[in-house]
Amino acid sequence: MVVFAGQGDARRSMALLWRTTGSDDTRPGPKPALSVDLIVDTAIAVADAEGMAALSMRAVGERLGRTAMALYTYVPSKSELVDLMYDRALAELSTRHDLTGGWRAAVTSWARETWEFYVRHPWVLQVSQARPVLGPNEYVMIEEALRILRETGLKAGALRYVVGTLFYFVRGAAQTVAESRQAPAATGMSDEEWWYARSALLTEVAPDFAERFPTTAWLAGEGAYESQDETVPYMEQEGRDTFAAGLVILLDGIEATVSGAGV
Amino acid sequence: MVVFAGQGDARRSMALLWRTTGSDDTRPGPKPALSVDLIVDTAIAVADAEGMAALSMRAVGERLGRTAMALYTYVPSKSELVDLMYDRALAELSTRHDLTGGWRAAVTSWARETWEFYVRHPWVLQVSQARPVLGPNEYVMIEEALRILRETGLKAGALRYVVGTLFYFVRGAAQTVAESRQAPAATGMSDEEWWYARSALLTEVAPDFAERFPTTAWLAGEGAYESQDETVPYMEQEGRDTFAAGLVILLDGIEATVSGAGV
DNA sequence: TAAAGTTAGTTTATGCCGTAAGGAGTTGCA
DNA sequence: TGCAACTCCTTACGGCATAAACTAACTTTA
Repeated sequence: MVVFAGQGDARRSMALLWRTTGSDDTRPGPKPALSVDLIVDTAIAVADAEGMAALSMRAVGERLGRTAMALYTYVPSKSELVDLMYDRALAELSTRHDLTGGWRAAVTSWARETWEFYVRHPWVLQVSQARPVLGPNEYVMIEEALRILRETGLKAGALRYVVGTLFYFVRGAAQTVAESRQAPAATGMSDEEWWYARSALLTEVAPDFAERFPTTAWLAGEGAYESQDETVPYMEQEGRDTFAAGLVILLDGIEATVSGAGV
Repeated sequence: MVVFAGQGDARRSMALLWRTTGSDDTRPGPKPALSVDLIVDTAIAVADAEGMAALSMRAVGERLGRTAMALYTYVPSKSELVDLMYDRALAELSTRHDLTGGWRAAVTSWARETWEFYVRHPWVLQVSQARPVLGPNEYVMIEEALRILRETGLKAGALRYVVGTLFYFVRGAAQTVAESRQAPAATGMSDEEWWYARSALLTEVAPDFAERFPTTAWLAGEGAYESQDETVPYMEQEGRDTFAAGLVILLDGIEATVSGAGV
């Protein structure tokens, strides 16, 4: 399910994201043994290892030797915790891609890094884009993409669409690989086992496959679905290759836009 | 959370998808009052109206005047139900896009239709691609995309990547709009309310925004974030426009690939 | 026609989830 | 010394998927 941004007290949420609350050293009560940072890092570790579905307040608390309810002293709700995880994870992305080799090289390195980031943190792709988190690192990420692509000389309107299109592509390509990595753990079945069982059943259930889906059958016959490297699962290979090839297609399209109207 | 394909009895799952089990009229026991089709249609109605998060066996059962457990007579598990929903929804897509106007026109109409489909059924985007459902209508969809794009004359390898890239883009663009439509119901807040509150807080929490994010600020200053049509929520407008513009970019890129190496 | 077997649908129960409510113990300041 | 603020716990509630055992309806067999 898509996880929406926190709906609680928006002011507290933003304060947590932008860390505008200074640490008060002389407060009554026991010294806090945990911290927001620690909780967020632990939650990221859980989500990285076991996926968003396995991320529960209980699971995070357990890793910290606390109950689920202990976390609510630091974080208003799970939804806000996810926001904080999201923005904190984004801090991993570098912000100074080299532009001396031209925008095309810079976009390529940006896209690769972003793709790897999503694959490393698959759960990030499940945070809804409709109500952005609006954390500092999200803006850093957007700023970097815009900075690089402004080098094309595109006007504001076109620039916005180009960046959006790139994001859609990178996210989509990463998602396939990310899900492919989560699948064995989530289903308790390796890719090989799964494909073997399913393709056997498919010929059983659709013996007329080649007539019904001629182009698909042709593509399979051309060896397009043969894996080069047996150690890399099929879907992962597919995602990787499509990312590499698709990026070139997209960059060619952007170049056409730049040298063309350039609206 | 990403919903993975059913892990139950694969044979039964495929039989349900491909409808290879003939209806036995003379079976002992009470006549079934429901049917797989009815349950799947009801589940789709629930997911369309209230989102994947609100899709529960109880909710579907309730709409049919039954308990949640009644559904288990027809469907092995929720996971298989989602597979059936997915494949059934895909049947809506048309399979005969006109190629007489050239592949570019056909791809455009295919992409538009697919985009609208995803927006109409946002939950479809939450069904994992890593372990494909392998239902008949999924193959029909793939076949149609391949059929259209084979018209470019691309070889098998390149064709596969082009189709994948297109899918990533269409899905990404649709997702933004789909989530934007779900957001008000999910958060109990209209887009206007939300953006108003958040942008006020943003200037509060980051008064130095323009210095920290100069390109982002420039883009906003250029009016790139002004909505043309006040009745369409901001994120939806963004998604629509990016889809339209991005499709042209992508098609230009594909054309470059076609007229170039064409590997 | 009666008994036996199969099936549709129910109730009940188990173990997860987020989180509200309230209480116990700790600490700083008046 | 007492109070207020604070961390963290236990308990509880309503939701989820689904296992297990049951009732009732229906066909087949004796």
